[in-house]
Amino acid sequence: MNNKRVRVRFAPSPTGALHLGGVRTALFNYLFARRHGGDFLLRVEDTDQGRFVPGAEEYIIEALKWCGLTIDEGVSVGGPHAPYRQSERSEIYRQFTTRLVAEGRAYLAFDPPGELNERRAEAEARGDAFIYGAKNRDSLRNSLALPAEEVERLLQAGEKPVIRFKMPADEEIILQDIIRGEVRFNTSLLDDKVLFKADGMPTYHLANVVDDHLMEISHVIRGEEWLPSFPLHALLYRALGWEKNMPLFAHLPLILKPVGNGKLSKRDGNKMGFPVFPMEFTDPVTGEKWRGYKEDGYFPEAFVNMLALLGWNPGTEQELFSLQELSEAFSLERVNRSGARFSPEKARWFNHKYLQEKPDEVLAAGLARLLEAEGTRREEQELVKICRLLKERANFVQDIHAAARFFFHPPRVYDEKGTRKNWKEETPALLGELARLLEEIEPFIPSNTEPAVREWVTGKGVGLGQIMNAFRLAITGFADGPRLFDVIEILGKEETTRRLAVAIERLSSNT
RNA sequence: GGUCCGUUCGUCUAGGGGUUAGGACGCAAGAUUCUCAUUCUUGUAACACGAGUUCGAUUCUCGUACGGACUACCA
Repeated sequence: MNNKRVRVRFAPSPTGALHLGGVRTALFNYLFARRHGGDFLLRVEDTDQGRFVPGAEEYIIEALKWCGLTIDEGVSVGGPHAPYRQSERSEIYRQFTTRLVAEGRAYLAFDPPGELNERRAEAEARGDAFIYGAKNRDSLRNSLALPAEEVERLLQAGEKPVIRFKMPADEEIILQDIIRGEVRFNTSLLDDKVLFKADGMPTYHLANVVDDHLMEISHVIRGEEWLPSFPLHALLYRALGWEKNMPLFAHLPLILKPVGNGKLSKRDGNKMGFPVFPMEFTDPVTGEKWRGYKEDGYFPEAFVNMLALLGWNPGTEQELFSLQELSEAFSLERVNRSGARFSPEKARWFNHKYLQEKPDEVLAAGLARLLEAEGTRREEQELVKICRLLKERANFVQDIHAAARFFFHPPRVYDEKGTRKNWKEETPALLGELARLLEEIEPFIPSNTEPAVREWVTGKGVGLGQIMNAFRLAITGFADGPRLFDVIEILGKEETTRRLAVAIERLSSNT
């Protein structure tokens, strides 16, 4: 490790919503920064105007905020290296590109894209690979092959060249990756990549290296898809004379589809029934709408915890971590090398765990919002009681909401199977008697109602279950649910006896 | 096709030259319970294959297979 202050960046490109993989990359960068008391920067890599999606940048910022990943420096907060949006830095890139060309480390290329595509297709047909490099650059339309006057003439004629990096002919490049160890490449198999496009914008490769250097980035933590361009980036540091200050690199494993082959894509979510985005996102161009973890009822802590354990583990058996705990435990050395299949079930389990830990008041507030949306309004105290009763069986506040319906709406219909099983000929009479018994109980709380009913049932010589099942059916309309004595306490004596009467009336007339 | 990366229960993973290969999710069974869940207990299930190194390989090396990424004037 070098002794520089730890500075890491998350550098998404605003081409759409940030998906799971992107959020995890951001998270690992954030955790690494926190672990080492360093800085976490947000840089927006918007050098491709063609793929720019309006709103994407705002989405990314909002998503990081929801996850609790606070940005120390960069887009949306500013800092000493502003601007942090690459489209606003093109002059900087142009200067370095000019320098590389002047020093003979890069050159101008005029090849029409169509022609190169043709060459690639030809090569592929032969079972070959077309590499724009040392072996053939002399026979292509560039400033290395063409006479100086011709280059000048093309420029005068208004042709817009691209700038390509001059890749060494045959050199073994040995690089260190924090997660993978040593990786080796031979430059003879690498392309003379475009550094600067004809439209006046740099490509990712150049902008990335220049900015990481200028912004004093100490560690580049990014997805595995960048591993193949790692040698190019290392060579760029060398060409620019920044080799000794080159950041350390860590390439993160990819997140794979829950089932089937390949990496997780945004299509999978809607197809397999789980969100791939932290928050809801509507594509402004296509109008397509995507679900989000936030709207699906995930707590950000649970979402982040789940993500952290996808490809990383603490080496202990602890699974539940707050962001703070993660910040203390995280290390790149414990990141896995292989891709991790995403599991929606495990994600749900994490949320279940976090929901159990939430104060009932917090859950009640969430429940109140859901109820309000459908026009139901209740005392907070009542909602708190309902949440306390229902939380342990729920993964989401939505589950509580669904399970609590009968508190707000008396049964319209009675579960058919449950009725067949539990509503016997003698049931109406028994429940009638039960209703009269309950009338007398004051206060109407479980510690009073339960012993009374038990005593009465014992006296009757019938099973408790027999009575309770029918009782439950009459009160909730369902054959299952939480402890009935708790339910009727919340409902109150009046509502309880009313529902009993209604059930006796309606169910008896049907049989 | 080429280059690079990877491969421990179905999934996420621990481990590491000699272990009953550990945990979690899921699934199954049992216990508890007025029901259903929850919870608890138990169970289920893995070192891709072939060589080599070694007294010994899941662990090290090589090969094969499989998976993945990259192969744009996208990032």
